[in-house]
Amino acid sequence: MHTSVTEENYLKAIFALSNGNLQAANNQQIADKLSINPASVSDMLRKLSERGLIAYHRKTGALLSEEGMQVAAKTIRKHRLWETFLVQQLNFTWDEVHEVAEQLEHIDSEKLIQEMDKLLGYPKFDPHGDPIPDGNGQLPKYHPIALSNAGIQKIYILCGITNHSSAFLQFLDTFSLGIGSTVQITGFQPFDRSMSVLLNQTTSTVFSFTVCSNLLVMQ
Amino acid sequence: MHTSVTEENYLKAIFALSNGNLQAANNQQIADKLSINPASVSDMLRKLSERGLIAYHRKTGALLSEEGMQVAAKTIRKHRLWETFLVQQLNFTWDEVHEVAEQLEHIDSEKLIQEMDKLLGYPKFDPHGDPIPDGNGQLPKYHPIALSNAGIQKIYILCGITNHSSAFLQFLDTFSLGIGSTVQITGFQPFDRSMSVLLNQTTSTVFSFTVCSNLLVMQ
DNA sequence: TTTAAAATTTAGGCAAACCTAAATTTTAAA
DNA sequence: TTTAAAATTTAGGTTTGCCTAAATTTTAAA
Ligand SMILES: [Mn+2]
Ligand SMILES: [Mn+2]
Ligand SMILES: [Mn+2]
Ligand SMILES: [Mn+2]
Repeated sequence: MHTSVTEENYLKAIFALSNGNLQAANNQQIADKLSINPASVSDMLRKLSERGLIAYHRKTGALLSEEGMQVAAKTIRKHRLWETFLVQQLNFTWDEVHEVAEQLEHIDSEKLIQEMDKLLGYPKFDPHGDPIPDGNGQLPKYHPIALSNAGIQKIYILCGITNHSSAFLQFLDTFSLGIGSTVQITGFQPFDRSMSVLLNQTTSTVFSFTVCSNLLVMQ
Repeated sequence: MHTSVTEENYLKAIFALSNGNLQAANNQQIADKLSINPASVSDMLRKLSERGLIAYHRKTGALLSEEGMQVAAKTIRKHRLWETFLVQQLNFTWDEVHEVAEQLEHIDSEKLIQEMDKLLGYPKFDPHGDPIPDGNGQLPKYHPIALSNAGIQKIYILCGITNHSSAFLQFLDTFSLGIGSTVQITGFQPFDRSMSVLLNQTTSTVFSFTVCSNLLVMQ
C-alpha cells in the first residue's frame, strides 16, 4: 500500500510517542509533535484508522497496527541510515543531519536502502546513538541508562542522548563528548543534583542534573 | 523563493523542450511530457508566469526566465549528480537510476549537493553521458554528433544517447556498449540506412538507422 | 477566404491537508 | 455530584494540483 509523506510523518510521531507501542498517543501530543492543529489531527487519525494503519479510540488515543508499525519502522530505518550516511560519507556533523534526513526518509526505493545499508557496513546505531531498525523493522536490543541514574566512580560509555536539539549537541561538542566517549561520575551535589564527571578519562567538569538525565550510558 | 516539487518538474520539462531556451515550449508538449491534462498545464503556466519563472505567450508558448532557468538547472544538476552517485557508489545500473533520481532531485540542501559533488570528484557528465550543470547552472560545452551523421572508418567515442528508455539502455548493454566505448562505422546500406559498426575495436555488428541516430559520439 | 481541425482556456469539481471557530465530550476540581 | 477546564470533534473554508466538459482561439486545409 502506498503511504503519503504526511501519513509517514504521523506514523513516525505516533511511534515516537507510544514508547515501543505500549502507551497510546493522544491527539494533543501528536498535534504538538507535528506542529499541526488538533482539529487536523482528528481528521488524519480517522483516515489512518480507516486505512488500518492505527487503532484509534477517542479516549485513549492511537496505537500503531502491525502494518502501521512496519511503515513507521521502515521510515525510521531510512531516516537513521541517511543520517549515518551524511556523517560517514558527506562530512556532515551530527547537529546538521536531522533536517535533511527528514526529507530523505521519504524516498521510495528498496534497492537504495539496501545498498546504502551495505555501503555503511550495516550500522546498528545512527550518529546520535539511536538504534536503526533492521529490514524487518526489528530494533537492536540494548538497555542504556540515564547518566543521572548511574553509579559513582564506575566508567560508562556514552551511547545515546534523549535530547536531539542543536543546542544540546553543540554543547556536547564543546566537551568533545560524543557517542563512544567515556564518562565517569566522580561526585554528586545533593543540593541541585549536579554531578562532577570525568570525560574521556581526561576532562573534569560539572554537569547539571538536566544534562545528565539526557545522556544515555552503558558500562 | 521556494519552489514546489510540481513547479520544479514543470520548469525541467520546459527546459528540456526548449532546446537551450531557444524555442518556446507549448502547452501540448508540456502536457505530453508530464502526462498531465492540457487544461491543468494552462493553470500552471499562468501561475509560473505570475511568479516570474517563465515568460508565457498564448500562441508561442513558454520560455524560462533567468530565475526559472536557475531553478531548472539546479534541479537537473541534482538529478544528474544523484544518478552518478547511484551508479558510482551504490551499484545501480544506468537503466535503474532515473526513477529514484526523479525523487532525489527535489531534496533541498545546499550542503548535500556540494558534498555529493565533492565525493563524486566533480563529475561533468552523468551515467548517460548527459552534462551536469555546475553550481552556477552552466553546462560544460561539448559538441557530440549523432553516429548516423558520423564519417565512415573514423573511430569515435560514445559520449551520450538521445533515448533514455530502459529498453534502449539494455539493448546497448547486450553489446557491452556504454559511455566511453569506441564505435567505428565500417559500412553503410543506402537501402535502409543501416550501418555496419565495429564496437570497442572488437565486435562487429549492424545497427539500424534508428539506433545510430540515438547514439551521440565525438572523435 | 471560408471552414474544419487542433490547441488552448474557462468553468466547475475533486482530493489531500491544512486552518479557525464552534460544538461536544472527557477529565478533574470543588 | 455538580461544574469548570481541557481535550477532541464537527462544520465550514482555503490552497495546491489535478480532472472533465464546454467554450474559445489558432492554425491549416480547401
Ligand atoms: Mn533525526
Ligand atoms: Mn538520529
Ligand atoms: Mn534521468
Ligand atoms: Mn541521466
